[in-house]
Amino acid sequence: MPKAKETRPVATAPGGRKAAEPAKAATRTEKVHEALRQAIIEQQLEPGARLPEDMIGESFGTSRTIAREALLRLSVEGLVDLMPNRGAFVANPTLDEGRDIFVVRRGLERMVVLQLAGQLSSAQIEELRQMLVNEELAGARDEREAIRLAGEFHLRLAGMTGNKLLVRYLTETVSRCSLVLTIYGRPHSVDCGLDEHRQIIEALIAGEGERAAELMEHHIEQVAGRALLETRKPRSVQDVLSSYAERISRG
Amino acid sequence: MPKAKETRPVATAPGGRKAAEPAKAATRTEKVHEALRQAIIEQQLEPGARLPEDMIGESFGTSRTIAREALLRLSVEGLVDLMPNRGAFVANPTLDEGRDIFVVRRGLERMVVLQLAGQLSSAQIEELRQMLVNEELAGARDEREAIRLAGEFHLRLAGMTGNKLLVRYLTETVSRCSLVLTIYGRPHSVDCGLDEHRQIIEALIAGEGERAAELMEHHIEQVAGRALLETRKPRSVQDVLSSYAERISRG
DNA sequence: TAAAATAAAATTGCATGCAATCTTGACATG
DNA sequence: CATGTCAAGATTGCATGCAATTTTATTTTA
Repeated sequence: MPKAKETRPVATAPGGRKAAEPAKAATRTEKVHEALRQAIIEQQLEPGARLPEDMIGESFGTSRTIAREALLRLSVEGLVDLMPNRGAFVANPTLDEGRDIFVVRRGLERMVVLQLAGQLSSAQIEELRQMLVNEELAGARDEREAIRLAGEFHLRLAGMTGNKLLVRYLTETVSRCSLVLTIYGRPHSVDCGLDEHRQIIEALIAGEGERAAELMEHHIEQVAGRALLETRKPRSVQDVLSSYAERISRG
Repeated sequence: MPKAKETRPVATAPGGRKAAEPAKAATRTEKVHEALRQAIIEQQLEPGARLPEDMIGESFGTSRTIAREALLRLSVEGLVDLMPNRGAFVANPTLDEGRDIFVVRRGLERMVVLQLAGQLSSAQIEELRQMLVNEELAGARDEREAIRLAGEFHLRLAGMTGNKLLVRYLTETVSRCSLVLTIYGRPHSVDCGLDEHRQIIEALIAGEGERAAELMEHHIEQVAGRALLETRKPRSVQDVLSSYAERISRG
């Protein structure tokens, strides 16, 4: 990791965009943000680990300001917990929170395929099939790469809807699902069944939206695994108490 | 608005929470963030308006640091556009973006009611019915308040799922829908049909999830209006070009 | 020895300063 | 008159300093 403290590097020219879009300039904050994001998702940073601003700044050769901003962004994404006056920690979601995240992801993925069914251009179909091939190739040798490609598949699918917000939410959710799986996932996680991806694509091409949606939901549940989705979330203490209070008042 | 620049006020004691939750301490940044958020949603700040850090800092009696952080959060929420080296602007979504936001909201609301159907405690049912009454009362005299309450209804519903992430996404989306409607909404917007809310609640109580979902989707489409949801999104230039390229290559 | 009190070190919250970049408006030029 | 150039002003990107708070290490006390 670089540790120099040279004078400010020239910013990449912003190439006169019209407006409307934030225009990516790959600022230093974004670099640090992205690096930390990767580190968390790849389990290089243990959930619950402390992330002092100073340390991050030194590691990347920047001031705390940058580190702070990156941490703020990560906290919005849910990959970092920010505790006022106490600092930042790698997110350490409970099992319940993990389940919640998967539930939301399942719903988002459903939206994606419903919108895409029967709408794919042949260029897009070609691209998806190519991704499938790449997944297959990578899967044989590099597990790490295979996992990354599998995630990419879902994100690319979302991208094809052209819905920026949907892409953002799904990106966030997929990241957090990775984190959840590093904590609660089985060791021999299936991650993403290649054949399930293939079936989904075929359903999309055939224009069978509801079937694609069902395949996708099943697929996500598969990834999440029993521990996460099939367990019933216990009711909160408050709920339990109020239901007992109810029972009593009824006699 | 206060404009003093006195020494740092004592922070509210963080009351030793265990961990896991970010612990709300109502920092100054959060105050500024919330104020700006309200101002944008209530149309006090015109879409596209410039938001210089200095100006915000002076208005709230803080430094640019605070303003900057608040702006960053708002940009993540999509209420502000941040352009590197150029500054912050009140978000000014295009019609397409507005449609995208409503589509996502519709999907999120669907998730909410599907999860809630047949699961409401009688305390929750009571609370929802009370909200209905309040909406009715407010609707007669204070339109502003009625709109606020209507939004609150949707958020409270989400809250009842106990799914934090779902609540966050829906909160964000509802805010952005407000913004979109201030730009593209009809003047005599229906906002939220009271009777539709009532029907949804009844379906939830009856445990008819799919019916509640349909009612909710219809309800959101009603709010969005024709202009936003019934128009077909035109294909992007890239899509058009590639489909023409295709046609040519086929002969 | 365990618990409480206290002092020292580490870390965050926030303001401010300076250089880089962008915006503007005056001025020159075709 | 439209267009291009360039300097002055405005604004952001980032680093740094200091006070407040939290964490830790140490000492005191029961």
